Amino acid sequence: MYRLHRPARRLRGQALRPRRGQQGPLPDPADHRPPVQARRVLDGVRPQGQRPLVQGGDGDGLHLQHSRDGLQPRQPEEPRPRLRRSRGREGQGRPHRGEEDHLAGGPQEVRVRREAAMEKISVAQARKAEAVGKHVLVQGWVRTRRDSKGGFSFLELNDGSCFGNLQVVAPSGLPNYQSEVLHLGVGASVSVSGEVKASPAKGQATEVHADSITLVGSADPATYPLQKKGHTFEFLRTIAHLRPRSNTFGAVARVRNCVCRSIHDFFQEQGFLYIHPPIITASDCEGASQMFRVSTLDPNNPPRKEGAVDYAQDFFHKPTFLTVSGQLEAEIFACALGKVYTFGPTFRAENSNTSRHLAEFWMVEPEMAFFDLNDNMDLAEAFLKRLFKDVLERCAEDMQFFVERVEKTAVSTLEGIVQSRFMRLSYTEAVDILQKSGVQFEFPVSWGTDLQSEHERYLTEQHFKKPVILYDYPKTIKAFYMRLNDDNRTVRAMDVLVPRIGEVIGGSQREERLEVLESRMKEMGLDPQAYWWYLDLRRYGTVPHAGFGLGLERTVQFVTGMGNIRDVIPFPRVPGSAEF
RNA sequence: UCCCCGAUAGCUCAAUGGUAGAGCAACCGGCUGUUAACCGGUUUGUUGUAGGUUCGAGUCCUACUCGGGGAGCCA
Repeated sequence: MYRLHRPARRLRGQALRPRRGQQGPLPDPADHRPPVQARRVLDGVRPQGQRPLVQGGDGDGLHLQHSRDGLQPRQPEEPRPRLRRSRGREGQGRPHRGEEDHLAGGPQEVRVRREAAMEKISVAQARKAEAVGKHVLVQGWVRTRRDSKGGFSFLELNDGSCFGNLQVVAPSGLPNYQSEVLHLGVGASVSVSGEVKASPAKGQATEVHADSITLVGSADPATYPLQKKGHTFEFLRTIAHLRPRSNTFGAVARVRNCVCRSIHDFFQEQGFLYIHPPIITASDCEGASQMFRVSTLDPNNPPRKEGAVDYAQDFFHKPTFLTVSGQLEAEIFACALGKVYTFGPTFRAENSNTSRHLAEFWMVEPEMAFFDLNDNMDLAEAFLKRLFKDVLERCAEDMQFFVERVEKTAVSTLEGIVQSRFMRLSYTEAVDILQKSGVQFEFPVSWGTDLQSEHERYLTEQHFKKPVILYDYPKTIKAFYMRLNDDNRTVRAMDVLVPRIGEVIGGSQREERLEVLESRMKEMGLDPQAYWWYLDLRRYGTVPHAGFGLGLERTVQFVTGMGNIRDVIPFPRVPGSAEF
């Protein structure tokens, strides 16, 4: 049973602290850079003899960032006449609703109208050399401000469109320079209009010379929790409403988005149909998972019948739960439409307290008719490679950050995987390797028992040093729906294991033979009656089919190198915590 | 759920059972085409909660809460 309430959490982070001695007070270019670890990020350390691409204490916070291309000198393009620019972009420069409201009158009318007439572009666009010469409007949040008594201030602006910030040069001649610009704190939101120019200094290719800066929303520096310095992930978790504004969580959000897009791209390009199984279900797919109950009965005074709660009087007239998997429903559609996939949230009420488990997580479940286990493994491998390849291409800047601050092998690992073949071996072969490894495991390896984390890690991290697909597991440790092999001891199951994380994919060829499936259900103490519709798929026009489930968060965790799964989902749900 | 570790300023951390500190942030000033800017100064505490031991507890003991690492369950 889960508590619904709990005391407010302390706004304090602990642990994940840098090791003593590795925590330099200030960066020194000559500092030795210790290895970056997945679960421990370090303070104030720079790559030796290198200008940092990313600056940030714990690999996080609100620091400035220098793009690689920013280090190249740029030739400014010939500035074009401003009027012509504006006119040519009329359609895109239309004011938004909020701006129209301003236009209704008031002191800001003139400025707003001018902003509305120019091109509104993202920080990502403004940072590119092609933007030089344009007169633009950029809007975002201030990451930091540096004042120069030489007559201007520098603002670092971020709007989430990319990892890097846009440098804004704010001249002291601005009407609100003394009153507002000099007090712009971290986190304030602003609208800036000005001209994009090639930056004369190192650190960025372009910068915007502001001719107007509008304070949209201030952020009191005395109380705003995010600082320019690094924060631990534990602390940021306590301010989940603000952590997307930090370097790390912005990068995670973009990588997560990229992975989701690639999931759809991959399946759509291969002719898969995206289907939507129910979130509320009356069946328990795995048979063993702990499920969240869905009920509208009064928990303080539920109707009873012969002592037990009478769910016949509940909303659905029977006990219902949040889904733990859409697989069974996906099989229904695969056995009608061929190749399908689901992609949505799933829920497990297990009391798991680890860096790899969530009570609410997202899962991708493809299901394919006329696929056997080998087809299934081929698909899983191609699928993962596609996800990794797309992230490397589309999130290069974010990935570079993870390499610098979170997991130094993040990119090289992905590159290696994209190019090599996954190792495939049977459970039996894996047990053999482990037993002959000579390694003293905490838990002994024996045929017929599930592999422990340490065993999986040995295979992926020590022995093969790459993703491993294990298949043909003992039937005693796998679900009833997996196809029985002729040996009558193993089933056509497969797990894809990756270094650091372990299982990212679990799948199988499904049992398509009615009699075998029925006897397997009875063997495992399940009532075939409850699965009558599932059995019908075998009764009428049965086909061999297969599928698997991919954990989205574990994939994002693996890709980014983030140590804790709670930091790759916006609002983690775990035992004892459903904040925000 | 089990094992281990932890909780001190807004953040990250110090402090033999004997007057609670530093760095960063914030604030004030100086300097600077700056870029985790830099330099000087100022401010910051019910030491997680509740009990207990003691002349005296941040420090020792007990319980609880929360966090981290590992394990199990799994994706």
